[in-house]
Amino acid sequence: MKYHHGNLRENLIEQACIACEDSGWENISLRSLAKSLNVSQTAPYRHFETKEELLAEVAAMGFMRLSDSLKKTSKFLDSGLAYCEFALKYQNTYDLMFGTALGSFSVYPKLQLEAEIAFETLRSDLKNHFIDLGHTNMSEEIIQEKCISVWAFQHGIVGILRKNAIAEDLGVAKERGAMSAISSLSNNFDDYLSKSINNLLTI
Amino acid sequence: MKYHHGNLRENLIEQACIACEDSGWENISLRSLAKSLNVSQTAPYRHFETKEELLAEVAAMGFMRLSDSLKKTSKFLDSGLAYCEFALKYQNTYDLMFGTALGSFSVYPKLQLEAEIAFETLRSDLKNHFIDLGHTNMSEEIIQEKCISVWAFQHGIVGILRKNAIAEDLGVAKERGAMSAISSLSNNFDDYLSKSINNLLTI
DNA sequence: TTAATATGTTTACAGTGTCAACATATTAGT
DNA sequence: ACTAATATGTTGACACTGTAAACATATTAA
Repeated sequence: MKYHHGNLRENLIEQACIACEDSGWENISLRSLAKSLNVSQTAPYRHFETKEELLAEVAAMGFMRLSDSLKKTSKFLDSGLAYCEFALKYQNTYDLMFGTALGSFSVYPKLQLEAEIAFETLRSDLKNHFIDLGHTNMSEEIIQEKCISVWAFQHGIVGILRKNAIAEDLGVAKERGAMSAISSLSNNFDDYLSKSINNLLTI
Repeated sequence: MKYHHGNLRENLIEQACIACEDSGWENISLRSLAKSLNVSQTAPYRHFETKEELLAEVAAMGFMRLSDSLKKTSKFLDSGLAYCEFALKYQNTYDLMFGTALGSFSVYPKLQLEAEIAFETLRSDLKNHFIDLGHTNMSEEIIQEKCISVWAFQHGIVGILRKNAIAEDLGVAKERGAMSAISSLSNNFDDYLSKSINNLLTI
């Protein structure tokens, strides 16, 4: 039985990623993480000053995986779907990445970097998309602005869907008739998504 | 000194609303709320089964105030700005309304109702907007779909701005030159907003 | 080999949500 | 009006939490 663990820092991040996705960042406890790795309950404090610092690492990992998901797509409009799929598949991690657990990205350099990379991935994809469409002389400012719009829309639609704020809970459509707009939205989600994003990209 | 408080339930909600906006829902404690109202620490449990139940009331109040803010605007495109202003002004309450503190709206009937009302406000405003534009024969499904798009976009742009994910932290624009797209976005936020929303409303 | 440092452990503190048992005030039923 | 039921309070306890301080041991540098 060795006194030093050897890989505690990395193992903590690993376990925290799993725990986060399993039960949400709010239910992660340093003590239970420590116990699961067979170290004392304050051992994590040799590697992270606060719990938040560990959570920031988990969030950074999330952005790395988001970037990977985005890079797998070839066409820009597919990346919108990939984004939403990621956010809906890894809900709890996505909450940590964009929720209130962590303050501003800038507090955690690694998190900031990984978020930058993810955004930059989307931005360069969008630029290529415009070039493919024949818009070769678009200003960086416009591209940036459009990129923000697309990200925001994707982020928002995921948030709304997540809350079931409309589809299930608000139930407006249900009251209004059989063919609900929501269910058709769900059925043709990718069409809806690309149509909306295309609209946003109108110059 | 009377044994019964008289208005404990309402007072708890009131204080919770204030505490939420002041320091965020994560930092609300039933015990401190009770102490501030000069009752014992378990008194709240005579009115709320769990802390979450109290938070749901706070969130419902938030939706009521959001609806009020939206109703104050006369033109549809102004309501987008009003939405964002609300979300940015009452950040902590907005987090509670749309974050992960509460699960699905449907768990809390009052919350569900108030969220419905807010959505319905936006929806009927949008319908009138279309009528003003001369589109008198639009299907409810399309209106509904467009309404979701607008809500999602607003929700998303607020989330992104909040995180400073782009403007401050990602700093992409800053690296790219003096006139950053972001700062121009901030300077002309209402223009940007109405332009983007108009694009989303393209049929 | 020794001193410094990194990485562990033990113990303790103040705070949390919530349960059980009990006390008192208010209300309903006779 | 008296009594029983109910609503609303209190006290005390439990099992958690993050994290600070003091101490122990392993690893690394001088």
